Amino acid sequence: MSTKEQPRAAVAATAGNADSQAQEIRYNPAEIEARWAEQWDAQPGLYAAEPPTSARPKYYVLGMLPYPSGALHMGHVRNYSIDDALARYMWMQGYNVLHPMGWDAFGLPAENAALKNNTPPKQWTLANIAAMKRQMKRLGLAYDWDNEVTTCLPDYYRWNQWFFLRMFERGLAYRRKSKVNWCPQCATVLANEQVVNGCCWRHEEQIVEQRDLEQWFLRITSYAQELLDDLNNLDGWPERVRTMQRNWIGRSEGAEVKFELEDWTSVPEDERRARKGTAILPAEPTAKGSGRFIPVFTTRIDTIYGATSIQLAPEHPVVRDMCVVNPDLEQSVADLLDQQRKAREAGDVGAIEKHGVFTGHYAINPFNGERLPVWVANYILLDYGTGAIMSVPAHDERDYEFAQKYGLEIRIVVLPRRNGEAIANGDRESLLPYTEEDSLLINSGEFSSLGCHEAQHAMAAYAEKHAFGKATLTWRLKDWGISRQRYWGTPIPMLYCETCGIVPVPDSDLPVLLPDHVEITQQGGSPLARVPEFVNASCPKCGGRARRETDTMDTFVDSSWYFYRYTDARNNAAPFSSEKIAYWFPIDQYVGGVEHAILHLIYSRFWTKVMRDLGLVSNDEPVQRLFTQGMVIKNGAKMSKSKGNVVSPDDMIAGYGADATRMYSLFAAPPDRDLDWQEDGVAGVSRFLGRVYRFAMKHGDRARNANTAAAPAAPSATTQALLRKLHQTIRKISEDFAGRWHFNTCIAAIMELVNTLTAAESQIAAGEVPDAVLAEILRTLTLLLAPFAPYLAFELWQHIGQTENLLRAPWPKFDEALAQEDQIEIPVQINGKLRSVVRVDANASEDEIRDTALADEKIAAAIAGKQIVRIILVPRKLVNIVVK
RNA sequence: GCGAAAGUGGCGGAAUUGGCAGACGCACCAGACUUAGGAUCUGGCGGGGCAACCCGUGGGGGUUCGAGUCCCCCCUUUCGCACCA
Repeated sequence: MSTKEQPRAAVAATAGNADSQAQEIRYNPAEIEARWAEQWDAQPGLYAAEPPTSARPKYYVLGMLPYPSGALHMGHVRNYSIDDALARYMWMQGYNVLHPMGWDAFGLPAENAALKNNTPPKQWTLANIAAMKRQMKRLGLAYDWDNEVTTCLPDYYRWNQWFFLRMFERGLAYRRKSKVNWCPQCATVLANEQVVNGCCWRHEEQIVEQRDLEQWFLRITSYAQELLDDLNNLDGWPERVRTMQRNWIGRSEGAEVKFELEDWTSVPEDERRARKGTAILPAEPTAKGSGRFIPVFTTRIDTIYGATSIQLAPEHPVVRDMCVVNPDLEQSVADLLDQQRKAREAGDVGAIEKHGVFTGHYAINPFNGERLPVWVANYILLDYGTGAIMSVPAHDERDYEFAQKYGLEIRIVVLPRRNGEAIANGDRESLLPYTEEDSLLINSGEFSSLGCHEAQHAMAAYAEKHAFGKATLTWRLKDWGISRQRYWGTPIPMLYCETCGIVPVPDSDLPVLLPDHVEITQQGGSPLARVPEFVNASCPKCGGRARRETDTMDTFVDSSWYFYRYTDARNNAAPFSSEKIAYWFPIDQYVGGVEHAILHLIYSRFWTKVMRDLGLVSNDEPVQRLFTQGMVIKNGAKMSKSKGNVVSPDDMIAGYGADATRMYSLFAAPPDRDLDWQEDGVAGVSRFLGRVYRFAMKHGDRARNANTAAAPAAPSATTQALLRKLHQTIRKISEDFAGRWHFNTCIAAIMELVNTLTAAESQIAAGEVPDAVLAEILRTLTLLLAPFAPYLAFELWQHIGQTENLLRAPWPKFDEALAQEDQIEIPVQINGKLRSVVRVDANASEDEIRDTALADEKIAAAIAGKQIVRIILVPRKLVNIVVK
């Protein structure tokens, strides 16, 4: 505290001037905020929610928990200023508010810091948490610290392990060898969701490699349909986020059709093995087959009579076998594969030039028995669909481009309905490629003249009946690989017994503790594997020797359910109490950055559905309403160290106070838009708070001592005007909190109110406003400020003699009658151009308004000698006189 | 390429349903006070013009008594998706 240097009331008489007006009252946020911060900190449970037995309705407002990097950045300040304003407002509205905070405390940076500073990750992380918690308290954020969650502590991560075991029991967690995304810089695996344009989400320039590893997966695909369907119910979510999730889940309805290769027998296993290690990859045959039948995935089975070739991915198992049989093919295929990889790495797969090579083989179209040439093409991806397509040049842009280039046949089998008439042959080519589905089939055997959608169903059924195909679904969403070859994460609670194989750790042995002292090196592989006392264990089944799993969990596991733990963070018997969840969930309002639209927000939804199926929760979705705030930018660019445009919250707080910093972050732009940080703007907000402070200090005595019972018999015009502005402001802010959250205009409205007050200061000083009214105005102004500038609000509240707890003080109600203007200004236009403005009574009749407008000097002069054609009169809005 | 959002003074932004464009704040200009200062207060501040007025919300058309707002075409920026068969 700095009260020793700064006198508390901070009132200093100006030397040599006896005039009381010259008394200088200075707003000193550093002193005020330090004093209140200390007071708040001394009251544990100050911001705690009431238990579910509370008579108040519940409201759960949540800001996304930060990674404890060591210091808050402006994005955090903005995020938490929003949820804090909302939490405070909802408390004042009478709700039982849960507003917790925690730390997403596992993760790679702690290991990097360990390498750099030789500090254990735990120590580094906990120190960072302490520092950031201090910053949050300094910002005056109203968090329920009693339910703080720190994900790197055993009392939290043991439940990660517990959930994992429950999923394992139900087959939702499984282990398999698979090709995984590997970031050499992280030296670990990445989930699909963590690969952005073929690069690591943490290292934008780092191309992700593919490696074969044994990995643990969570079966998120089992919930793909529900994750997709329930998006339709999330109408409290931004459409943008819902669209991103829909794209990510990527449901594609279609059909699989098997094309039989002519004169082909699959290559014998020994021959295949002998050729292992050639340029063309996969060693093992896959479900996609290497036999006589090539399954093809299509969403347009209705165009199958227009198929004129089969196109295979370069990595397709059949292609590999064809190379075994015909080594001349190998180089061309290797080239195609190379092109595809390069394009993927460069992130512009869509832009590569299409190339292909004919394999010399043919496949039979099962619908019409036609022989189709089988090609290999660089635009076919092995990991989508079946890695093979039927090429229909007439009705697919890519196939069209390819067919034109290589002179393949283009056969039209779908034509638009145009007045019921077929389009003449010569005109048909101009439509190509024709990809619409609102059309009719031609030249398609017994399916001709069906509509596309009709044909899709009929043909899939036909294929199924004849056992060469079926209707299928394809998803872009893949199972969630959670194994990480890192130290600083939740140990996966699994054992590998020499006799029993994979054995789960029994619940009674949880948590599997992460050892504290582990050497962090840059050599690859899991650091835990080099800790014998961790690795060596005995099998819970047979008692024999067993080895522990040494990989740790993806940190997104931690954040997938943390907000449940907030309701019951000290529970040692269960992850949470289901009764408490039933009361608090779903989260009423979640606030965070849009960068989590896919990763965190899809995993969280998945986790909730799993927990529901385990009978732990009854809600289908964790989050009712989601708000994604805009980025904080500076000089037109995102703040970053490399650009040197980072603004430190600490500097802002030191210079202008926490209130000004928070309030500016809400004032400078609507919360969903990007915010351009301008320090002069913070100074401006600080000046405004100073004006409020000085006004309240000057008139606070009168307010404190006012006899509130004495209502003025005949309020003066000044009194009426001030009360009108006051109630208009209450209305404006209350409406915004309920709806669109444009806090920038809320704060502007408070500024207008204060401008009105200070403009009336001489009348106030002259006694034109009764003390009781002045008290009411100051009290209300303080309540309106409370969600945005809590420190100043508490200071003023105390100064004007209020003793009620400001955190729970009821939000002011606006009085329609007092907010009503008695006179309004009506713009008067002539032919749509503004010519004058007239004042009329607010309840003036249309005739009165018209007469007043016509009687106006400027209007009379302007219409003199002209003929009035029409007068448009919009009540309370305007008059437009049309003349000629 | 597809989809979404946006484009308003020197700057951040306001105008919620078609009805006074530029609220509020910053910067700037002038003034007051003054222990000359990163304090406070007053006034000004879209462009042109002495003025009456005229022009003005990315550009071009349109609907309307009236358009920043609605419709059509185009340009730019940001974000998301992208040989997804």
